[in-house]
Amino acid sequence: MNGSSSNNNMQKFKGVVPQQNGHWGAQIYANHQRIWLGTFKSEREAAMAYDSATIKLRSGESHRNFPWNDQTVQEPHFQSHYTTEAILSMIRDGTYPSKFASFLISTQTQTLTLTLTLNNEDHHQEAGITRMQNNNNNNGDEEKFSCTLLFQKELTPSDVGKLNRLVIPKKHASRYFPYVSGSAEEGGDIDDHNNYISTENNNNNSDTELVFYDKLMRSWKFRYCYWRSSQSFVFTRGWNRSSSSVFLD
DNA sequence: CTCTGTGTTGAC
DNA sequence: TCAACACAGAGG
Repeated sequence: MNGSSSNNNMQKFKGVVPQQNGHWGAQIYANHQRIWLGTFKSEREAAMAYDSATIKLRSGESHRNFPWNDQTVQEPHFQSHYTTEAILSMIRDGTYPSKFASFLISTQTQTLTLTLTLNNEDHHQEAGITRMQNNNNNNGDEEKFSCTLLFQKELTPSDVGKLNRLVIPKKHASRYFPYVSGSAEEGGDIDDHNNYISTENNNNNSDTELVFYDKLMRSWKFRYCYWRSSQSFVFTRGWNRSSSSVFLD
């Protein structure tokens, strides 16, 4: 009824302008001048480019497209190593996201990546956990990273159904994920525990929150716990958002 | 030819 | 400062 913005799903991002061919341009204004940040295939990418640029160009806080999260709070520190022109070049030539991701990986000890792949051939879905870590090479400035596939699991109907949970095979859960009460096999060596980025651990290890990142550094948080009734390790809270979405990596 | 990104204008 | 719009001209 009222003339409020009747635009359908149109999400208006700051500094993002539509392009004729369906792509999205990003621009930012600073000292009476428009600075073009490039064109992007998705609205979200363009909006992220604006957020990255506004860090350098606006010393003070500015309204961003996305609130600060576990990754972007470190972005000012990342940008402090570069000049404004260098940052803008990285944004424009598309290397900025990977450079920032490398920075995050090098400053933290390791990152877990959850990949959800759709295989159209036999209509079969699969979830995979990948660990990325930086190899401490004292050699040059070039930092090298290893990407290790920890395990994969073919998704069952209930994994993608309404139950909002993903069963982690016990073998992999005890090996790669932090200890949660119920995993009686304490004898196993879990030397990797507590190395996850932004793992919120309670004092009692009844459950924990694991954070994963996709290609666009969006965070995916899952409650990870042990279900005694079914004697299985599961991702619960957060999983329904994933199974109905598409991972980019 | 495709498509970027600049020129321009008028709102806030 | 901002986005909407048109289209020169950069680039394949």
